Amino acid sequence: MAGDRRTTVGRPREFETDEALERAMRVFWAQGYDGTNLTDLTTAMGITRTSLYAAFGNKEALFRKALQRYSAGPGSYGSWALQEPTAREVAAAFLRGGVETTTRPDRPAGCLSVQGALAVAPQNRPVADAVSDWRDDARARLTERFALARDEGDLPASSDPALLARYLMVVSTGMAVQAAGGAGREELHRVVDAALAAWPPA
Amino acid sequence: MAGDRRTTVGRPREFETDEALERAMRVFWAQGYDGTNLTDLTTAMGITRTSLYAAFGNKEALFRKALQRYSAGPGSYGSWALQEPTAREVAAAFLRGGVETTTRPDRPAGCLSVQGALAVAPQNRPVADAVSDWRDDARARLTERFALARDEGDLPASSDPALLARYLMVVSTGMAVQAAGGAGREELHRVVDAALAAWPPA
DNA sequence: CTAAATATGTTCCGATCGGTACAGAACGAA
DNA sequence: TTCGTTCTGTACCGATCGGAACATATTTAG
Repeated sequence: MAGDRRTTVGRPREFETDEALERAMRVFWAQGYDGTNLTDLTTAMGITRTSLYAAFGNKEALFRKALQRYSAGPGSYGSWALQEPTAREVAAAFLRGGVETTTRPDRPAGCLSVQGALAVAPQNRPVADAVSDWRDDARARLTERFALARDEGDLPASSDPALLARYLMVVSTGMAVQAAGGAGREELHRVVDAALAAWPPA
Repeated sequence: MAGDRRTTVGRPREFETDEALERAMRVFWAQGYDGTNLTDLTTAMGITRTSLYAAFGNKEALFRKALQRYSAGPGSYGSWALQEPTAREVAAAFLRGGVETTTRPDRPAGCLSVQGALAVAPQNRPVADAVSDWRDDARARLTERFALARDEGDLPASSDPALLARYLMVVSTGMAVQAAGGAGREELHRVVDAALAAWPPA
């Protein structure tokens, strides 16, 4: 919305919007919304306050754009997992993808949706709600996928798609918390193995 | 440390330390550490800034005392669960207790260790570390308990106590995140059922 | 009664917060 | 050139933060 060049009139921008947004996303990812101040952002992005406001609106709008970028980038494993052929493979891909994303050494630990805004100041409640809604949306999409799987016989007729989706979200967010606390990927992969033992047979 | 009466000399305190700490704990629980300011605390506790500092030290010391109180009060289900006779019952009690604690209508949703300090400002890093250490300690105690269960034949000899403990922590913290986002206890109890399906047979 | 000790309420401090005013710099159009 | 437009950098704003200064009130010890 605010980051697009309208015309070619005026002084050209001296930084790349994409690169700046990528850097902002990583700062939010590592430090959370409340834990990040404008100086942290402008330093990481290599631009001034004024440029930040002109290009992205304000701190909250920048965070929302960073969240979108996270969803399309590091968090895209959620979408990929939905394309796996069987429910068990969807579940496995979802959990494995979460482990990989939250434990890469070249990226902040944990999940942006957990790190970013679980605990925020009351005046920043809309930010927390946005992230919570994002998790709810992911859960809804998993639910749809598992309902389809049940119709296809990929899951037992007695299984509960909404329950399975919530279970996956619980394990996923729980692992994100663990990763933020320093858990390694080998340990978390074993957790995934344990979690999948609860999965209904095909 | 700072809350104990040394002697009976001087003007007596006009508030109950226990009651004030209980109220402070609930504010931190609901709003997180960074999201709570001194005015929130003094209003809820019914005391002045000066009294707060005299009785509890400072904001961080008060939070640590609130965390201790949480561990001994609402979070005590973790200790109780360890006393169950079998590993499966320990696991069930741990998860059920977590659900009950994080979804009671008369208390803040979620877990203080998740709500309180997952995302904090860099200068408040010690606070985040304290909560992370608290979770690690809980996991260590679960590990010990499951090692004992394995020695007693309560768990298969091939089972991994550390893995089972981490799995429980993952599910538990994941459910806390869900509860903070509005998930109801019925839904979470079904998640516990699903999670326990992964548990090794006795 | 006096002195020491502790608690209280008011007031203020320096630092930091997110956000902006303003002037100058770099462009295209005329 | 000159103007309108857009970006950049500095300097600053009011609000809020955690924390402390200070005077006052209330207790016990002597």
